[in-house]
Amino acid sequence: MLDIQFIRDNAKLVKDKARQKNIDVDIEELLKRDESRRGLLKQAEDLRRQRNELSAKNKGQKPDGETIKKGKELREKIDKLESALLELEASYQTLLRDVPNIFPDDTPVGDEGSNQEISKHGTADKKHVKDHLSWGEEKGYIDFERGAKVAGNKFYYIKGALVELEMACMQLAMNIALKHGFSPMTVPHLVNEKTINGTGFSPRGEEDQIYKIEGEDLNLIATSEIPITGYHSGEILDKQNLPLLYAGISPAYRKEAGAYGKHSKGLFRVHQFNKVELYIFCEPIESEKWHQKLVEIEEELCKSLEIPYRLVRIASGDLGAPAYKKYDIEYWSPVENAYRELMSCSNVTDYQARRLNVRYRDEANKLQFVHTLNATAMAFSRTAIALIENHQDEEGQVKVPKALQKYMGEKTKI
RNA sequence: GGAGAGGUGUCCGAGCGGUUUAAGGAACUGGUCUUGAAAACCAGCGUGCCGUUUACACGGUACCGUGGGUUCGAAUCCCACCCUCUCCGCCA
Repeated sequence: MLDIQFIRDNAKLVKDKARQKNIDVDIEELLKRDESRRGLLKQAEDLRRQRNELSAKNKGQKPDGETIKKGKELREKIDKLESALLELEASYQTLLRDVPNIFPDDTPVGDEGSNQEISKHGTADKKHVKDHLSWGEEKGYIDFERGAKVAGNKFYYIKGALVELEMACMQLAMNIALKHGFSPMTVPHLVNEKTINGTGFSPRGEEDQIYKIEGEDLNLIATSEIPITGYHSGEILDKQNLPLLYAGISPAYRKEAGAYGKHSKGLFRVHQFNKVELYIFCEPIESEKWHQKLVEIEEELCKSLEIPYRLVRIASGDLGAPAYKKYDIEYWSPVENAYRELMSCSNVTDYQARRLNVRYRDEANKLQFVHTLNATAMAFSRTAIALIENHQDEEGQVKVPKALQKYMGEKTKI
């Protein structure tokens, strides 16, 4: 959420940035509602002042009939105005919450195709290897058919040595996070609507991404970013404790409604996968620094896993509503002969903090919103693809990267 | 799931229709004292919104778990819901 004052002062900028994000939001209408809201508010406050004055005069005594009559009239007027105001307020809030975050001018403008490659690492050669799904099914490591039988399309079982690999990946990610000072955190996998909305994870359109529990105010999380963001909601954080670094571990549940077809073979796009997520609450002036640090950590992970990858700066149209600045790390897929998304790293500035009201006191003792950042440390389903495709040998075995071997009883191949 | 108790500012905690302009304490900030620190003492100190102002500030309004209601007037009374604690039940 943006500050309404900022939108008033920078309407054109906000409008332009939203358009460049390909997000449709009517700033004119928002400002119009803001103005009529303020008009009504002024009237209501004036009436309330009159009411307060009237009752102050009658402190400690029984008011006369005339006063009671006047008070009643005031109350009726106030009630009327307040319900009108409430309605207007709601429609204003809806629009306000839909206004996407702005982004810096050095962001490439355009959709996904305009994402800007920053660097490449490892050799991206075209090898003839089995795709991860055929490989996994032949080995008996991946079973989508039985997943479909018990749950539905795009649910799966992972078995055997691939589970060992998964546990090893999660441990590696967690240990690297710990090394960099993050505190590990397990989280509720079900959260209420308020928390979902606060994260801005599901603004209109993405609503379909979240599984809801029928009849209850509970939703399955799409990433531990959601419960971690909510963790400090409504709190005033101690400046001395900033930054707060968390490494959340949880499954991610995603409906992926309507996403079938595009890059959706096998494990690439599934309804559930295990994930380690890095999350930071920090002072605004430090968020850029921490953003770079998060990218470094992601790169360290890719290097440890010996995955060829490239770092990409995300273009405006691909940023999504909350992000101010975002990088993706894409693994090399020899099967598809292309780079594919593996990790993501965003600075959302105060966008989530404002929605969930997470603040701290600055040097001048003034309350300020914190900045929040999030980064994927490990999304196993996609990491599995990257490892299987890049580390296959002629005999069809997958080499276990050195960094993972100690977590798998020194196994070198699976 | 059942019974009881409770949810008040950064924190603890009093208040249970109009002396609340939310007591008192802690923390924090400034000052006095001190070689320095601690202690003591003095003073200051909530947040959101709307408006006035070059600014320091000032005015109005709202906020005591959430949402309704009663009343001339609600932190205070009523209703519903949420949450926390204690006990019971169930349970890995």
